[in-house]
Amino acid sequence: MVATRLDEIDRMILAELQADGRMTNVELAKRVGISAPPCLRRVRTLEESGLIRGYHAEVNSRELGFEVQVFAMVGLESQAEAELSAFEERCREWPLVRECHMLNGEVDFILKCVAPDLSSFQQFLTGELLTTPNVASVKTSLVIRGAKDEPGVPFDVLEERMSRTA
Amino acid sequence: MVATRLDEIDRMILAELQADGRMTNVELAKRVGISAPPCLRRVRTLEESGLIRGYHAEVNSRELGFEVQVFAMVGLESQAEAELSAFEERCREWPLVRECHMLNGEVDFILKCVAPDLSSFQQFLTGELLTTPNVASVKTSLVIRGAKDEPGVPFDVLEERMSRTA
DNA sequence: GGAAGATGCGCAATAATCTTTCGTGCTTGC
DNA sequence: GCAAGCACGAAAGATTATTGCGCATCTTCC
Repeated sequence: MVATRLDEIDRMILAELQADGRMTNVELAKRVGISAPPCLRRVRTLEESGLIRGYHAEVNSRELGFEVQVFAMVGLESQAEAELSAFEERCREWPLVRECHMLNGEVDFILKCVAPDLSSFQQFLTGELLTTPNVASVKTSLVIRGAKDEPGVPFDVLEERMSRTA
Repeated sequence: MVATRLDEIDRMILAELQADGRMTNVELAKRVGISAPPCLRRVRTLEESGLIRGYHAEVNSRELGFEVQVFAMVGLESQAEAELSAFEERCREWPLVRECHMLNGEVDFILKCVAPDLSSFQQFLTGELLTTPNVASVKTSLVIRGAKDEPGVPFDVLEERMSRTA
């Protein structure tokens, strides 16, 4: 945790860029209350420190033809580290798998997948995921509808926290 | 699905901006092989059509002090539409809940949550989520480690699909 | 066929932004 | 109290965004 080294301006910059990553630097500087050059320096520093990992356009998956979104709970036969890593590597190679998280509890991994349609996903499920060595069980749940999808973290919670420790 | 109205250049633009949302327009134009003005016009059109929903900086949650990530599976007492909407609205108000998706199957909703630490999350869980009316069951799984976290959609799959139908 | 309209490109010019340089003030530590 | 280290902001030049316009291509409708 390096967040303590950040002042309030840095946190404002992060919050603004999380909300609108394409904002011009002058607009950003105006919003956080400093002039453009130091603002740009701060952004560069945040990027180099790894606090900002990158910038992404948020695309409309459904309109683009990815009508299906699925969560898959995967259990493995063996939870030895080598097996875990091997499965993670597989996930990285599957384009339909967008996220893969290792969990505690009965399920070993949760995967967030997208697919153009149900049959594409079934094909991936039966042809790829279920035939992967060491995969013991897969339970899938189709997303009926999305209710909330916010990127990143809630900066208001962070601010609240900082002011309490200050 | 409006993706069929897009040509290959539009899809390249979307792919590039999904990968690097802060790329300059001249760089983008160079990569997709047209000059800057028409490239900017295409980007504006994509934004106005809603295919590009926005741009976001990807921040390092852990380094920012959100060390805990949790998936929560929520079951409701009643699945009447009014109750579903009410729960979704609650989720939108909770800053720690970053995503909320309605699922098919035994579980009604899956929530992706972040929190500064375990006790913050427990506090949210017992003080907010579990005390919400109509919530019947909540099963939580802590994220041990993240293996993959790609934003958006796999454009190579889309390209493959387009070339097949063309 | 062939002309009229629509669409989309690229060039050129201007406006805005980015980025570097440099001088100043403020804190920090001795 | 003073030097060193930071971070800021003004100014200037380089780069980029944005607009206007002419041209080519492609449809569409005689």
